[in-house]
Amino acid sequence: MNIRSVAQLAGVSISTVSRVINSPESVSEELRERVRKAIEQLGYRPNQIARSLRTGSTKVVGFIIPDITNPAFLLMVKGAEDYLKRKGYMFIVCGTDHNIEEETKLLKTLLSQSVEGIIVTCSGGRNSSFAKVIQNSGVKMVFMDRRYEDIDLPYVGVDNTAGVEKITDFLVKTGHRSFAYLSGERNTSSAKERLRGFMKSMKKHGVEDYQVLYGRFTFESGYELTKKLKKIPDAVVGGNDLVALGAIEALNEMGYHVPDDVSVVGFDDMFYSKYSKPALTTVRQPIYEMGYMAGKVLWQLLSGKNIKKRVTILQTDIVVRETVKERNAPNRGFTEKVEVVL
Amino acid sequence: MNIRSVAQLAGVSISTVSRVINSPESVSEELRERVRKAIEQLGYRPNQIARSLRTGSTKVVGFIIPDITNPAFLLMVKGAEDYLKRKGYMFIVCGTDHNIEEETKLLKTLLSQSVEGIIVTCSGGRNSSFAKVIQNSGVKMVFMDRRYEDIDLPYVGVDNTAGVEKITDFLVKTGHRSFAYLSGERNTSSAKERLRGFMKSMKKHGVEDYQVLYGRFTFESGYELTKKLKKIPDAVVGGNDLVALGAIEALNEMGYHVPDDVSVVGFDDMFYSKYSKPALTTVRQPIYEMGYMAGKVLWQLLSGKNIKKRVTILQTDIVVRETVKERNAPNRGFTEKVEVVL
DNA sequence: TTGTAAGCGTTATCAG
DNA sequence: CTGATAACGCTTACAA
Repeated sequence: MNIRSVAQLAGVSISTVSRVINSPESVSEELRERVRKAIEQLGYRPNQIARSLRTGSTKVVGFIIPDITNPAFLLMVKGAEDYLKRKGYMFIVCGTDHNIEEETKLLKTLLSQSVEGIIVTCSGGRNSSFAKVIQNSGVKMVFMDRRYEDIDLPYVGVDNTAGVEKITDFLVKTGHRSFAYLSGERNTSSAKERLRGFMKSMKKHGVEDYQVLYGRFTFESGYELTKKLKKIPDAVVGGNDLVALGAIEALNEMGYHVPDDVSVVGFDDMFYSKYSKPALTTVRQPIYEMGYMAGKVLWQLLSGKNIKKRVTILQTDIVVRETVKERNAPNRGFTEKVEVVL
Repeated sequence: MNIRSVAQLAGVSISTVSRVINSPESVSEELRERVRKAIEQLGYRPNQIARSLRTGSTKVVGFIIPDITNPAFLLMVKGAEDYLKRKGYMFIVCGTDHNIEEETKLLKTLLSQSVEGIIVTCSGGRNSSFAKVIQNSGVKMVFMDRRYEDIDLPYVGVDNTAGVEKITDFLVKTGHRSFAYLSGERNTSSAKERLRGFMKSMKKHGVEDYQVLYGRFTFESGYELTKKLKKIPDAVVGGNDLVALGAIEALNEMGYHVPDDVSVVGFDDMFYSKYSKPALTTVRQPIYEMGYMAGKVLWQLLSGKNIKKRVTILQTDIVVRETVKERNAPNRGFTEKVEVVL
């Protein structure tokens, strides 16, 4: 059942059927009606594949994200979809499982599927074959949340540095004097930016009593890193909420009470953080909005407009809940800087 | 840059290039090498669109799920993808936002995108236009987790009834005498099946002191329904983990301690439940496995095999954590059955 | 306003 | 083993 059957049933040529579908106003009312009846009767739907082949426009955009199971990434995706679906686009979303090779492979697959645009949240700190693959492929691309710094593509992200700096400043202001920063994957752009924010705050306030530990962006990593702490500081800053929650768990096991003995903060304000006990003080990222913006930027690219702003940075908010307690801790005299890599 | 450019560069016909790609063994070693060099040199990748148009096989399967942001649905999707990607399939996943009309619309869109198969997790209890749309479309379909009972399609799900029955039995055995069941969307197949499990347990043990309240599958719903409870029972059974967690929050606010005053159980064993305070006792569903099975069933359909088992039901486990306390409560003499609809 | 026909990039059939 | 050519279903000049 194709355009030919419709034409036959309606007693017109296939071009007329095509016109009824694509520019009805250019067809006489009589034929238009006849064709519509035929379409209805047969339950005809145009074959998008053929259409794409002919027009060169697939109306499909692809997403590449590190983990298809992580709600934060999917909220971004939803933001972008909500913008782009009004423009008539369909979506293919692929997860790399944080694997660079998979990322390259998916990129190739999407390209041969002729997607018109791709929104990428990077899986690693570098991907050496990335540039080569997209080179003169004609796809429009945007980085979302994370980017490869050596690749010049529009980027929509969040001010990670300012976010962590802000919440660390808040800790200093509320009387904390010693700190530990629990980082996520140290090669990712977001981990680097966040750590930078922490360091800026330390410098700015002349704090020397801090530790930096590297692990992953997971609950388990937060838990393990905390157990490796050389001493328990006044405040623990998690690379994200999961890490912070893991830290709280470890702290509890070690007999420390949060926030009475130690304050803990995170980054993300993920769905569950407000329900955790005690509710987590953290940095809220405009995740959905970030995706929405990325969708918008891609749309501009897609419609041939010039992008004036190659980089769009969204700001964050501190959300104060129950894991930070105002204190006036004595300096415990720990000034050594430590790095532990998990 | 297409198959023609490759042919030209290699000095062969386009059929030879096509053969090198699709059945290399049928081409002489010499030409094969020449063509491969040319492909390499140009960075050529076959146009899937054209290929699909010609062969009629797109190698794409679609997913329709109620909420693209819910990790549980995405874990199912991942299960199915993990199975199907080894067979060379790509994926389009669409979320309906629990909206039936959107569901129908997406179905149509997927069909005109010529996906070969669709895995559906239903958004409602009924969708009147569903059957009409897929009628003689030729797509292979499978229901996953939830189904429309009036539509005869293969179904892969979980034994909701047995799961809730099991955990309610457990509550009875541990000395609980009065109960409240907090249901999710009452028209969905899973909500119905779960409630049935609760009722079976009540009947079986001759318990008459129970309340059933209807709301949604959300934290907020659990919270609100709990506040509407006519009396506080020994145990609250949540329609899922979110509902249970909401119930705990409300209970705490109302001055009851879980599990000392009231026991609470959920259903799902979602990611966060093990970290909640106190850690939630719940029913573990084999979510990933369910998706994997659905992928397998769809694959059988796709490869033209006969499906012997139209219905595949996976079993659940109870996971006992900290929200249930063994007790020997006196019957508080509440025998009235109440229904509250949110 | 309508129809004819070319062509999008492949694969498949058929000769050679 | 290789090449010419038709066809997949559609859109779009161009002609009528």
